[in-house]
Amino acid sequence: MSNQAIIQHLESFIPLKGTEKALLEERLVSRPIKRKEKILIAGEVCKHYTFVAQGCFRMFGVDDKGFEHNIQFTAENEWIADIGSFHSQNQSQLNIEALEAGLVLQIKQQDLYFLYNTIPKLNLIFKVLIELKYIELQNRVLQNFSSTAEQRYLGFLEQYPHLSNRLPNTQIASYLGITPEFLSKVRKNIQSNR
Amino acid sequence: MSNQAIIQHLESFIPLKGTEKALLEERLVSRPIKRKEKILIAGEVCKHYTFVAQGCFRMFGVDDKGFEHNIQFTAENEWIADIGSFHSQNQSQLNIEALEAGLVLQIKQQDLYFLYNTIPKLNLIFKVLIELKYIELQNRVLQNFSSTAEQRYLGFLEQYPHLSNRLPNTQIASYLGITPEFLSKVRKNIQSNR
DNA sequence: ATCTACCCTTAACCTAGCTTAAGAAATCAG
DNA sequence: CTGATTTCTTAAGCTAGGTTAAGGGTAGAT
Repeated sequence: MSNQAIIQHLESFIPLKGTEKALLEERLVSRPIKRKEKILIAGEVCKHYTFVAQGCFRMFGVDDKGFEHNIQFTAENEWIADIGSFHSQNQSQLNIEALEAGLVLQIKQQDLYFLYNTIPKLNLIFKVLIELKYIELQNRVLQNFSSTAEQRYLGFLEQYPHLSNRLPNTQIASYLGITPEFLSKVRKNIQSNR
Repeated sequence: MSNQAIIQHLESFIPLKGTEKALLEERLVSRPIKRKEKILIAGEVCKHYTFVAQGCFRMFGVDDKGFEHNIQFTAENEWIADIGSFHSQNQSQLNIEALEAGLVLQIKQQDLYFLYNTIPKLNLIFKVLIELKYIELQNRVLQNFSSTAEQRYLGFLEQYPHLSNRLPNTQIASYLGITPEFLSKVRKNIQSNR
């Protein structure tokens, strides 16, 4: 059962009692996802905190010219949500789309709030989870300001080897903030310099 | 007493009992800060979670060419720390420097961990705090990818009016990821187009 | 009040990365 | 297995923003 993955994930931070696990599992909804299916569309409210049991997702925004910009990839055993929209219940500006077919476990906002109340240590776990993501994002901002596209690409390959084999370069380019054409040039350059 | 500011700040999320406030206050260390004083230097471990009671700070990294990149400003009633280094107790790559003379209230790592244990709802408060910062940072990444320097500058003025009057343009330029010379050009352009 | 250290601006020239276009290769859905 | 859709690459020309250099203005420390 795929609920096992989420329990194991959470218990890697703090052990949970049997009753706590039961409460949690009651509120998980598992959902198979097709390739290219969107689990959040800009303009909608983000209703779920989503745990990826299988598959790979991207979260992206669309600018005034219609260009898409990936702000995050999420694969197995990680969470994805537009946290701003999830908490405020305002319209999201972001989209979350499956890059592969997969399976997710979702918790609705009210259910997660109930769980925070009933199992206080979940606050600690989710605080740690978001701190880790905050650190990651902060490093990314710094990298973006202080390195060239080539350095950022090499950094990406190093930091996310499990993703770099799995994603089309066009998606990586969008994450790095460059065009696919330029990434192609960068890759050629790296090739010829070794 | 400046402890009042921090209590008020925390209670804007959830009320605290008298005993809880006392526990907290016992572990706060207040510290006056001079202009240009650094409360974190790259290479050191980030030992404190710092609440700004008065003044304005910047957190920045330095790249291989020696250029500084501001990743965050923090003024009154906000927290600042290199969260990565604070939790891991590894060397920080970042600096935190006062842009003005001011006053901070600091909590040491062990003390904050003690407080998280003793007053569990602090986990909730600090989870919310970091979620808010995460959202802010995520928006910034998106803005950086999808707008020109001019749009980002105008956005900054709008989003942080209290900071934009208070900071030298050279610091704002560094935050926006452009050179002061180019910001000057941008400002001239804005001027002449209205 | 003065000296010093920043800070802001201008301008000429330079470059990393974008745009457009188009063909070849790979992958997906039926 | 096959057609349709995506993806990757190349190349020529372009532009947002960087670099260097230099002068004048402003604010902090004593």
